[in-house]
Amino acid sequence: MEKNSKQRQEILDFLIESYSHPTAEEVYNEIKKRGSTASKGTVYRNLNFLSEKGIIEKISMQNGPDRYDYLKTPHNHAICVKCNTVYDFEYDFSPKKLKKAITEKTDIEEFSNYIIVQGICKKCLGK
Amino acid sequence: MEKNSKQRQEILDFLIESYSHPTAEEVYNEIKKRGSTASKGTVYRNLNFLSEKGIIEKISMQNGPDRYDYLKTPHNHAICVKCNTVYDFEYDFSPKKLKKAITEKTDIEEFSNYIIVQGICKKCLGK
DNA sequence: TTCTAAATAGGAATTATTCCTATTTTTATT
DNA sequence: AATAAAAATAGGAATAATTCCTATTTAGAA
Repeated sequence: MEKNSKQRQEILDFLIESYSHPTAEEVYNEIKKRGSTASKGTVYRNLNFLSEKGIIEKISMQNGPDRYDYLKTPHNHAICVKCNTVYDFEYDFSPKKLKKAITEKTDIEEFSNYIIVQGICKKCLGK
Repeated sequence: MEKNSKQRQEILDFLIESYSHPTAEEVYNEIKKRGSTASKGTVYRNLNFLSEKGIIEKISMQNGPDRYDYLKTPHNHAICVKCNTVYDFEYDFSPKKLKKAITEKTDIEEFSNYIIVQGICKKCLGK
């Protein structure tokens, strides 16, 4: 049976109050600053654990380390592939139609109700 | 000025005829098998080069190495986060509405017209 | 043909993440 | 409150994926 460790709670608490889609490293640094005894291995293990439970979302980036997000309300992510900023946005993707398209064309049976869009943000466009 | 090397062409040629969303490692092995002199560094450099030019798409996975795809026709990707299979599917995401939602809520100005959906496929559901 | 920028080969280095194992903690049970 | 067992941790080693480095080669313009 699953146990609720202090470290796991500290990690989740930080994500719940964070709006910055932090990396594992950033989660580690921040909770350490607050006095947590968690090791880096523990941070990674719990971020994976919480992702697999569907409690948080793991965002795989084109560049750089993965990022993590607690979805207070359902939303999608638009990622700048230049500066790696992750923006939140809401959009109704007509779940029924989308589900139909996916189940007709693929073997994916269960999927998240958020999507990922990749692009380039304002401040990176000129570069 | 940009030069069209034999190695770059071999990498692109393989992706054009491939339907399997290969990893860099797989691209490397396959072109080597066909007699290419390309080194692994060259494969990575060119996959990034071609992605940045928008000629191919880099697919960042939740687990395991990145995958690459040449988009013969526009399509989206549904990824099984258990077995890492990448499925293609077509779907009309009402580009105008989507664009409105994204530009209103984020600083993303230019974005790809494909999306990524993550889920679990049939054969992984029971596990 | 010559010149120069661009690209490569091959290996070292780095980054991100997972794995390992002895120790500690949580929770259920007494 | 003490005990036991499973779960989780700490901390560092190991691995995986990718980038970086530099001497050499190549493509293509002049």
